[in-house]
Amino acid sequence: MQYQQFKHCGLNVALNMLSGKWKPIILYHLFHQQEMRFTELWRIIPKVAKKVLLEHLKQMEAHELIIREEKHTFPPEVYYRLSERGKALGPALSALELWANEYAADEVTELKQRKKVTA
Amino acid sequence: MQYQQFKHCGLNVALNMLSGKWKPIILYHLFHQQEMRFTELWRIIPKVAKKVLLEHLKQMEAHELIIREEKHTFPPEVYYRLSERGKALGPALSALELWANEYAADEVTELKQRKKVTA
DNA sequence: TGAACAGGTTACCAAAAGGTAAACTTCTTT
DNA sequence: AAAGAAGTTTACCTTTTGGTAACCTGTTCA
Repeated sequence: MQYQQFKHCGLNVALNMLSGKWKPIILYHLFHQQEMRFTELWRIIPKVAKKVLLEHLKQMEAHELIIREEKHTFPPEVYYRLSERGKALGPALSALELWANEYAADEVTELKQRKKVTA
Repeated sequence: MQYQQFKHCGLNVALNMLSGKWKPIILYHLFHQQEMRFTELWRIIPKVAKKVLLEHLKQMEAHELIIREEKHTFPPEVYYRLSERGKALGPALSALELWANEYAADEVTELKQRKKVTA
């Protein structure tokens, strides 16, 4: 067997930073759109509570995955975008996505259908 | 930017299957040792409660990441090993590990030190 | 007879994660 | 003066996750 080159320390650190119900979607959008405003994210993500979205963004900022930029215009505008550290996650996230589609395709399509039904 | 080839559905499925306090360690040991008995895992992982370890193993079995094999000897022996789906996670886990060591090295070493101190 | 062992269950509890709804701030627009 | 907008905070509640400790099952061995 190859691919045994992981220890659980690094893995734990990475998974901790990714754990949170809405973080995959947040990352997804930031990877595809460069930068987004708070309300834009809030509107685009199905049913997050403002408070929860904010908590997630704060955590991700604390983990230095994203960068928060506040423009002191009025009404204030706050932009979020990926940091270098965040961008560097790309390959790993692609690898997970690839695995899900190759080896857990049933669960993926199941999830998509559940979303169609409920949304 | 490259590496944008992920949607959040597959990513969600993958991260859900990996979420659980002790799953990284469990995977780590199964990747390195082929198969392990329940008690062996229980003893090797610092401070898991039997109940919790069992819950994690059951979830992973339900997700078809691992395979449970019971031998009806006495005292009974139960072996856990990776399924094909589980083994296929290797590259993605390596990628996460790699990322953690390259881009979040400080958190990784911090975690290692905390373990030394408390264990 | 009864302790010991491996794997598992039960009842019960504490902490963390996620959610709802309302209010606050600071300015602009009407 | 009143209403509105963007981002944030507060108080409160429910669900999920992780944890403790005792107990059960069958067989082997002293």
